[in-house]
Amino acid sequence: MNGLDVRRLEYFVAVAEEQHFGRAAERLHMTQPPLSRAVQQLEDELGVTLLRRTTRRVELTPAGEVLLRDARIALDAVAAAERRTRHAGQPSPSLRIALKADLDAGLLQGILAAFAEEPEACETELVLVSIGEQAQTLRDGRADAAIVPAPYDDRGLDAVPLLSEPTLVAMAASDPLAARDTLRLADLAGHVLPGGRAADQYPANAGDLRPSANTPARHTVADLTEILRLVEIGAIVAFLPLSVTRRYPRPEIAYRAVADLPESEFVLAWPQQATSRAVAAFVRAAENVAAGVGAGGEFLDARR
Amino acid sequence: MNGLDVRRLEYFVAVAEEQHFGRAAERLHMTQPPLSRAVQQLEDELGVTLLRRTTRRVELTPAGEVLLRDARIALDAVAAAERRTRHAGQPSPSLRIALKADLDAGLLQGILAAFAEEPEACETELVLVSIGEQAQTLRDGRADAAIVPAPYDDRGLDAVPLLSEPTLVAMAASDPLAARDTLRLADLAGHVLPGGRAADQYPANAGDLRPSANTPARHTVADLTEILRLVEIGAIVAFLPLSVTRRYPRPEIAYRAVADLPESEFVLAWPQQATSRAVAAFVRAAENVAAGVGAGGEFLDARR
DNA sequence: GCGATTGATACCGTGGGGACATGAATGGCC
DNA sequence: GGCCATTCATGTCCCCACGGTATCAATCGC
Repeated sequence: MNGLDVRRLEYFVAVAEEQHFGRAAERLHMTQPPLSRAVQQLEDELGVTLLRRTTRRVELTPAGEVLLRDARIALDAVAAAERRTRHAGQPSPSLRIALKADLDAGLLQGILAAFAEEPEACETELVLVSIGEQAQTLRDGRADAAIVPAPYDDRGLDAVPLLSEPTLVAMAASDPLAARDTLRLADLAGHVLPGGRAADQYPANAGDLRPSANTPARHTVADLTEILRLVEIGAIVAFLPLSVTRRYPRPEIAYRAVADLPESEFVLAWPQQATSRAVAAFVRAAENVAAGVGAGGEFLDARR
Repeated sequence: MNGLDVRRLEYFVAVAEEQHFGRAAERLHMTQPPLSRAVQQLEDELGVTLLRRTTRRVELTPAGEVLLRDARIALDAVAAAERRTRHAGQPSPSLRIALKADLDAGLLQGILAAFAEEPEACETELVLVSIGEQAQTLRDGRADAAIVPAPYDDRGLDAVPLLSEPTLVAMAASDPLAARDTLRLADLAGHVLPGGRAADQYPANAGDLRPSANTPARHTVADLTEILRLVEIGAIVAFLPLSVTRRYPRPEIAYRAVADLPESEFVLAWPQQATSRAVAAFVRAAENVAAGVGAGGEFLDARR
C-alpha cells in the first residue's frame, strides 16, 4: 500500500507534539503499543527516521520536523474539506463571516447591508472568534471570509485591503505618560503589550494582537475586554485601532496618539481556493463600503 | 469513526472525475462494488449527498463540487508532505529548483553561482518540468523553489519578482506581418497562441504559455521546441521573452516587437510553508543577481 | 417490451489495527 | 555502583473493515 493516510499522520503529529508515546496515546484515546507500531510503519513507508527515541526522551529528526509542519497543513486541508463539504450540503448554505467582535473597523453593518443588495447575495452568518483566529478559521473551513486586522498569517488566503485608521495606545489613566497628548514609541519603553512583548519594540515582531507561539505570554488574552481590564490595572498597554477605542470609553483608560506607530489596517480575507459567487459578491460589497467610508474620512481626527 | 481518510477521498475524486463507477474502479485497480460502498460511507459520514446517480449518468451535487475541489487540495498536501519528508530524510538533502528549460530569463547560471557563495548553501538539483508545471511542482513537494514566468497560479506560494524583459511575438518569417518592425496586438487578429487562444485578446485570459484547462487546445504543447516548430509552419504565433528569442535564432521565424504587449516578468516562487534556510539563502542570491542584471540593462534593446 | 448497461446489495474471506501482557533499555537515585 | 522506575518495543490474539465474487434492480435504447 502506498501513500500516507490521515490516521497515521494524526498519530505522528500527536507523538511529535507530546514528545512522548504514552501521553500521545492517551490523547488519541488508545494504548501505547499500537501507536508505536503505527509510527514505525510510517517511518518504514517513508524510508525515513522521524523520531530519535531514547527511553527518556523522544525528539524529532530534521525529516520529522518537515513532516510535522507539512502534516499539520495536510490535516488542516482534510479537515477543511470536511467542514466545507458539510456546510455546502446544507439546503441553503450561508456565507460565514469570521471576525473578532469589535475588530471590524466599524464596517460590518455597512458591508452586510451592501451585500444584501447584491444579486448573488445569500444568508450570512457571523462566526465570532478569538483574537488572531480569523485566518485559521478560514483555513480550516469554518468560515468563508473574514475581516482581519493586519498583520496576519496570510498563508493560503487571498485578501483585499479595506481601510486604515489611526492606531492609539491604550494605557491606564494613572500612567504618567497619560498626561501627554502625543507619544512616541520610545516613550513606551518598559511597557508590555498583550502577549508579553515590549511595546517600544513594535512592530519588530509583527502582530500586535496575535498571541505569539514563541514567546511565553505572561497574560494570555483572547478578548478585548480582557485586554482592557489588564490595561486598567496598569499591567499592560495595548495598541488599538481608533474605531475600537470609540466603543470602549472608560474613565480608567487613556487613549493617546503615538506619532511613529503605523496605522491599523483591516483587510478582507478568504481562502485562495474559493470559487463561490457569494464570496465574490461579498468582496465587492466590502470594497465598495470601505471605499465610501475611506473617502468620507470619518476617522481622521484622532482623539476626543 | 470520524474524519475523512485519504483512501476514500481518492476514491471519490476518481468517481467524480470519471463520472462513472466502473471506470473509476478500473482506474483504482479495484472492483466496482466496494467503490460504491466507500462513496456511500463517505456520504453517510458527511451527512451529505455528493453524487446524483442514475443508472445512466453520475453527476456532482454542489456539495460534491466543493469536496472535489477541496479533496484535490488536501490530497496534494498529503502527497507533498510525503515527498518533502522523503527528500528531507536523505543524508544531505539538496535544494531542488524547478524550471522550464530556457525559461529562466538567462539568470540561472548566475543565481546558482551566487547561491554557492552563500554561507547556508547546499547542493542544488534542477527539476526540469513542462511549461506551466512549475507552480504545481512546488505545491506537490517535488521542488523547493522555482523560476517561473508570470502570470502563474500562486495559490500556496510566496514569490519575489526577479526581472522584466520585453515580450516579442514569434511568427513565421513568411507571415505578411513579419515585414513590419513593430506591431500592435490588434494586428494579430486571426492568429492563434499555443493552447488555441486568440492572440489579439491577450492577456484577457491570462497565461500566455500555460495550457488552459477550459479551452480545448488544438495543439497541446509542453516544450519550446514544439512551440517554435508550430510557429515555423505558421500554425500559431507565440509571445516569448527576449531572452528566449536570443537562444532560438531561426531563419524561418521572425521575432517582432509588439507595442502594447506587456513585458515578460519572471519571479522566484517557493511554498509558503517553507522554513528552510537553504530556500531563504537561494532567494537572497536570486534577488541579488536579478538586481545586478536589471541595473546592468543588458536586455533593454528589443531587437537585433 | 426486451436486452444491455450500470449502480446497489448480499455474502464471504483475509488482513490490519487495537488491546493486553511482557520484554528491554536508559536514567535517576540512594 | 546497583536498584528501580519509566518508557518504548515486541508478541499474541481478536475483531472489524475492506475488497472480491455473485447477483439484483433500474433505466435507457432499440
